[in-house]
Amino acid sequence: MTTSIKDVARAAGVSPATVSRALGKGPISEALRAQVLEAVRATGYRPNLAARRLRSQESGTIGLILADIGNPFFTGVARAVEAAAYEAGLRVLLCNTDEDPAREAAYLALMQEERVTGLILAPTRATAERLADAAPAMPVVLIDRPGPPGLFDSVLLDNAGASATLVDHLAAQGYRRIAGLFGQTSGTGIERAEGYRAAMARHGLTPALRFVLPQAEAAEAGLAALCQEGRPEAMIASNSLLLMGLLRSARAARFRIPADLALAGFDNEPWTGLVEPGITVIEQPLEAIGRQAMALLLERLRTPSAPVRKVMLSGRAILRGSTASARAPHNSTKTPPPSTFTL
Amino acid sequence: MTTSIKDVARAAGVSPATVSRALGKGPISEALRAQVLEAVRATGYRPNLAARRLRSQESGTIGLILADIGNPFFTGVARAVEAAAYEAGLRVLLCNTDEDPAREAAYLALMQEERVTGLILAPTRATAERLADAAPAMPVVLIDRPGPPGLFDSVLLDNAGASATLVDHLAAQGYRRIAGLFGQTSGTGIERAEGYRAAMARHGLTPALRFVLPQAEAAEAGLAALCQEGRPEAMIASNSLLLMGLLRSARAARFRIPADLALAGFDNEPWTGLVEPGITVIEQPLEAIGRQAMALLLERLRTPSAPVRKVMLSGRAILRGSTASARAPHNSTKTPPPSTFTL
DNA sequence: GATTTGAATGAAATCGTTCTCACTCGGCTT
DNA sequence: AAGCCGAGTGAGAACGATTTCATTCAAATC
Repeated sequence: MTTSIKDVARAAGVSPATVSRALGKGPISEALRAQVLEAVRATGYRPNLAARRLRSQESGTIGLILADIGNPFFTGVARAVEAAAYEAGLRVLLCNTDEDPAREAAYLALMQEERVTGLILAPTRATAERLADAAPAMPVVLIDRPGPPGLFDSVLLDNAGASATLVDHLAAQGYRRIAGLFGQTSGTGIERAEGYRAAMARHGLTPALRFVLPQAEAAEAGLAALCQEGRPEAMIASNSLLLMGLLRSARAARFRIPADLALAGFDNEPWTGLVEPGITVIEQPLEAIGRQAMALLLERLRTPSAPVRKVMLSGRAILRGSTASARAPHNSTKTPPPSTFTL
Repeated sequence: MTTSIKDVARAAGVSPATVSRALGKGPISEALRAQVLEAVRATGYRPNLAARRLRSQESGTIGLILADIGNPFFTGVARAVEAAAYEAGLRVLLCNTDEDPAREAAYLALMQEERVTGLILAPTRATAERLADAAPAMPVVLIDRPGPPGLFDSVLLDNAGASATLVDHLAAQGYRRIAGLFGQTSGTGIERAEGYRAAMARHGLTPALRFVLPQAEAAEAGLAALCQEGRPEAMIASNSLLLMGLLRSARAARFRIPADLALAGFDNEPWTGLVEPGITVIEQPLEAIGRQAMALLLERLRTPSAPVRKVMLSGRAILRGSTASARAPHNSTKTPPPSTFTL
């Protein structure tokens, strides 16, 4: 039995309404406010959020449904969302789906039951499609992954542009047989694959690509399959797990990097700069993505009827030794200092 | 205006009580249950969790307060906790404090207001001390970091033993000037430092250690400070961020590893096996820690008066090239296949 | 056939807040 | 001096579910 507002009211010798006013907003004399605050301290009273939410009909909470809490991309975004939410006086309910559409559905239902104010979501392809028919009752902002066109506000990386940058860079370095490994569960993988295809075509090169589960283990099989079609000179991975899998497989096969196989991918995770040679990657603006998503959500709450907005953010290419020139093979294993440029 | 249980009742031609019974447990005829379920589907009704919690006086939720969501150790534990909670029919409210005692306090207050059923907490030293006086109203299980002795159930790594293992290993490899860098915000850093001190003493070696903020940048200054006292032959870092900082600093100073400086640390993160040479680490049993914490919490809820339990789990040493023998300097840069053994 | 039993259902209380409404009581205006 | 106003306060309704209690009705018992 915890202490309720009535206990505080009794202790302070006032009515429950007065206690509520003292703690929240509302006209109250300074004397009584102090008296109530003292009673709160004395009783150790903590308001019951369930009751508050029920009565005031607002949760003060937004939902954040992510595909993989173990992926630094998502934890980075989550941090930014939480910071922005906190500044807006909102709490964040964080859920992790592990790319499982069933868990996504369960969490979407939960969000309805929690009556969250709004929702930020990184959907799998399966859920993204279902979203068109069964739209949640509250405003939704999609991040990282596209949804049904024109229905939801979204914050996305310029995936096609990012892929093109990598292809352009590899082509400029003299690579021609450039293969790609893309995640199959997310729309992001599709977009990056499309960008890759387009860029390859632009260079007059033949694309060679595979869609696989976004797991390091799947990369091994993907690499093997692509090698059967003729050994590639360079490879692009559409996320950091695949990239890591590629690196492991390449090492196991005793490929020298970049002499035997150049590597490039997405997400500037710490390890990509620590291995020898460093891996060329597209760095995503995690902080900006999270804050932009929160900003879109807040504006949508303010003006529900505003037109749907899609914000595309550019990544930043971080060039490292793993894509050093194929024409002038390096004779030192030292990684060159990384150079960066914006898309 | 969302649909409530009354709307469903009206649609099904029954009373709200019957709807409640159809959805939950309680005696109800199959015919009516089907009728109600149909009405639920038709109206798109989702129960209001705030109302349910208020009335039933239980949140069905446990709180999980972590120091750093960006640290793979904590995300690993969080996964396990969530999985175990799900199996027990509980939800998880995940909060990230970024090692900030003020945010910890705020989240502790929030947990009270949410009336969570129980709490799993990785406290900073500041909060761990305060916990003795201001104990939360619900059961608490501490993980990763010690609290006031004998007051709370806890799941900890055998930190002293793990440090000793590293020191023993380094000493066996012929290193004598072994320095240590430990995080200052957590009790874990203290325990690992104590284990290091004891092991050094046992080997008749002079300890040289620093406590720093658990950030990669702080490691640089720490290394410099320790080098001034005479250059160490080997270094131990008490967490992966510090370890990464050490590696960066060592490379910047052009130290060869392990010839100029051997390195060892905690947490078997992917990058520790990818860099050349691989880094020797203590791997923590993330899954076991999370599940054990959840198990302790559930038992505490069942029998509140049971004696306080402290579970210590052993880590597993993963030996890699970064601690190769100092006596027989390796002439190949290839990492030896990692060997592992349990403490 | 009357009475007991028990399952199925509905009416209404309840959880802890917030908020509307009515009321009181000084200080102003005219 | 009578009326008005506005600030401060309390009484009580309401939020949406669960749960207790009473009621109904059919089957089972004697």
